[in-house]
Amino acid sequence: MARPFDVEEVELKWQERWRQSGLYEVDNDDARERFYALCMYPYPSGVAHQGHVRNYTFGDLVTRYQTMRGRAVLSPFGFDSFGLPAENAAIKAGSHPRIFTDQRIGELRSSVQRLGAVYDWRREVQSHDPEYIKYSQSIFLKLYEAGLAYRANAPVNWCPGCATVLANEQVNGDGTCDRSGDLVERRNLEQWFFRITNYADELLSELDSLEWPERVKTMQRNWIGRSEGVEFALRVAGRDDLTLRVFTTRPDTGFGVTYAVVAPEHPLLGQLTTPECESQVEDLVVRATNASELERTASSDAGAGLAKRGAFTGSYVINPFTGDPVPVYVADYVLGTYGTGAIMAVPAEDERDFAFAEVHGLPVVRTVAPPDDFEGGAYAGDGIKINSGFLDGLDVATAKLRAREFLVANAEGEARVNYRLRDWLVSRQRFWGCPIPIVYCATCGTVPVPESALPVTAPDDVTMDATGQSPLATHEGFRHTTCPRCGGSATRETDTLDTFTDSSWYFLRYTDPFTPNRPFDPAQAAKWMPVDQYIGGIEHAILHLLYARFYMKALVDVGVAPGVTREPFRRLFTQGMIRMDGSKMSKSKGNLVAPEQYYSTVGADGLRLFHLFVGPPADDFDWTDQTNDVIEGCARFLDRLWRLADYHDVRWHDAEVPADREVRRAIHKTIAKVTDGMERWSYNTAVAALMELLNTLSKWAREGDGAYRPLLDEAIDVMCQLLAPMAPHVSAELWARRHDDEMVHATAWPTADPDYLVDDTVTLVVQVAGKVRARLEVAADITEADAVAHALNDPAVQAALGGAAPSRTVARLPKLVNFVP
RNA sequence: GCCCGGAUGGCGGAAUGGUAGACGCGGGGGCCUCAAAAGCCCUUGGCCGCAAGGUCGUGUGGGUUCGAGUCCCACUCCGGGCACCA
Repeated sequence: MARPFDVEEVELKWQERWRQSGLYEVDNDDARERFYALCMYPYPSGVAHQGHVRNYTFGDLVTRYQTMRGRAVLSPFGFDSFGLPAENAAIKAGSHPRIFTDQRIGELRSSVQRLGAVYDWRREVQSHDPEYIKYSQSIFLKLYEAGLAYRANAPVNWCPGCATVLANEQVNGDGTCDRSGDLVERRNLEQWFFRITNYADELLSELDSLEWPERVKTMQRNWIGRSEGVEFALRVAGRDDLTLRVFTTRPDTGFGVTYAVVAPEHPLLGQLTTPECESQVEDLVVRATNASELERTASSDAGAGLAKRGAFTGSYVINPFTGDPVPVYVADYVLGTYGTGAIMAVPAEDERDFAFAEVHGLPVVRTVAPPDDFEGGAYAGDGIKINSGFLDGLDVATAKLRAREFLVANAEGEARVNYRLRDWLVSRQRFWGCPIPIVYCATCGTVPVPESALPVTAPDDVTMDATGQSPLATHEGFRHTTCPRCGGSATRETDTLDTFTDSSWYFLRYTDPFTPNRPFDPAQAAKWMPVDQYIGGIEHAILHLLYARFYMKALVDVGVAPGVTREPFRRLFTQGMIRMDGSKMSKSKGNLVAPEQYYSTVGADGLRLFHLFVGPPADDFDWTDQTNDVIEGCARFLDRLWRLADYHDVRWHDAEVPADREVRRAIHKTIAKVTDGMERWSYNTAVAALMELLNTLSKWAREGDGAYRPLLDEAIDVMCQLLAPMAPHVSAELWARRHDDEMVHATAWPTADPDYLVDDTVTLVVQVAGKVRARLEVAADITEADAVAHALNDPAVQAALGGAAPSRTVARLPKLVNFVP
């Protein structure tokens, strides 16, 4: 495609000028109103792909727009540079992960720059930078001192493919690894955890205050999984020394408890098991603990469809409501890690209990009358209580309260809130991550590495091989050390931290990477935080966004970030995915459409404009055969603007004529529309408004009397300014040519003059019974009487009314009159 | 199974209870040219009609309203999240 200018020359020139100008470097004492714009920092995977282009186009638009609005915009960039891909690549090539990482950081950085996205590069962060490691570790130690980091032996998720443990958040619903897709195994290991559950309540309640997409908030709410209920004691029949505590959200169904269940891991299981039941219980426990997550859930096409595995323990507990003994089972459908690890079972009102009862021949007693047309087993809905003694006749909500009072009075009951959220497992048996700064000493036990000895960094002389084991664990020079406390010989922790710990505070480092010897100055962090606009992919809805929220709160509490906001991201925008042939466009799918191929033809500007124009930013879009045509169309728009700015084919008239007023209106209406689009993330309509204005101007300037020069110049200037955040190179070049080499991005965003937003005459739509029958050009300030009279005068309206007077008239002046016959 | 989204021309989409289809892609026609490319102009939801015009039309069926793509109820299909959390 022949373009009226040399795209690459123009784009490279401006990228250099922006670098030199320092326009987007902000100092911490900047007096302008602050604005923090941030895209989630990327894993450095090499040259940018279309997903990056989309992401950084949005981010750059926000940065440039807010700067033109007069704000000091903090717009930093960095790299989430620890992680498994680099480690795997190093294993393959027999080299060091740093080599890959540094190379790919270079590639990604220059492709982001080639896009024309601008950042304050002085603030760049890299997770694997020893300076960053130092502070990641110092933060870990602060959490440790505060009791928020602890080591425990627990059943954990082990991914054989990644050769490491995973957090619960990294395991898919089907028991496979989020990253490799391998089947996750359960292992009991001594691991480091962060006490995120301490913050469960705050993490949940603070969601309400965030301007985030509802669905992300919903996903977090579900993940945290708060449930209110009652914990109480079931007396074990014939065993005065033994009670079994259970948790329920449905105390009202107590009269329907026909058995109880303990998890295979339950500590009292041994005591509950009678000699004659021992072998079957043991059998079940062995099967349950050896079973992978997948085996435990494989048969679960639906919660009710499970083959409920379980065994009778031989013991009975007393139902406190009825006084009757009910059998105690052990079953793997009850989780040892939730609630008390034991439940009261109500088959009539719980699907899982119902399925189990069916398999094991246990009685079902309804305590809620189901609707007449109800078919099926368990009924969990609302209704009137039956078979429930003192609760009979009540609705479920009231019965819950009464039943709770009863349990508090009679069964050591207490109101309780449980959460689905578990503590965050942060140990990883990997090499390419932040080492956990802990030393184990035979005499002193677990000893933190002193602040002065940080960072603890991995040695360079390692061989990456395919054993799957981290070289840290076997590197004697790293492992063996002296105890910081007693000086005796000791060993280092050889696990590294989950890379999500790095991404949980990088946005704080950006605010102040300048103050020596601390991760950041809290006063600077307090100045810039919270992030005003955070932009990233929906795939981080739970993991990163939940962890970062936890970190922020914890850092405030442990004194790393005193006085800083407890919520890091005020507004979140999640961009849509780019799909091709039905699946996400990604390196692993091998369906990338490389952005570089466009730079010499349509330029970064053409590609950026396309990403803005193609549809709502939050929606996914499909890259199809038609896509290249749309990209060309966007470049064509820039070409047309360029030619108009060159006065190509333009005719002139000398003095302003009344008809020019319409052009002036069009300019101001466009300012209003584009500004509104910027605020509402409606970039596709903002681009459309600019295209529309260009169509108007082109027609005006090239037909009839032609253009009035000062007005055309004003229009082109405004278009350059409105386009500056979207297609920064072309608008910068045009502006510089017209204004003595000035920078359009340093100008103030135009404002619409309200006088020009209203028309003198408008189209009055006349409806009869809601159907459009006439359109009349009327004065904008027409009175109702005039409008109605005028409308009734129209032949088409008269015909539709059939000569009769309307029974009712609805007027919404000046746009609409509706007659009801 | 539960919870969220979504469904509008040939295609991407626009329309924050008031003119459905802005803008763009694609299609059709024309200008320019020896010819083509590029560029420019016109046209483009379906049906009836030579036309003027009429009529139908936003997944389906109801409802609210003077008026519904938009609000409410039920359903169908598509996408996503969660799924033994008691």
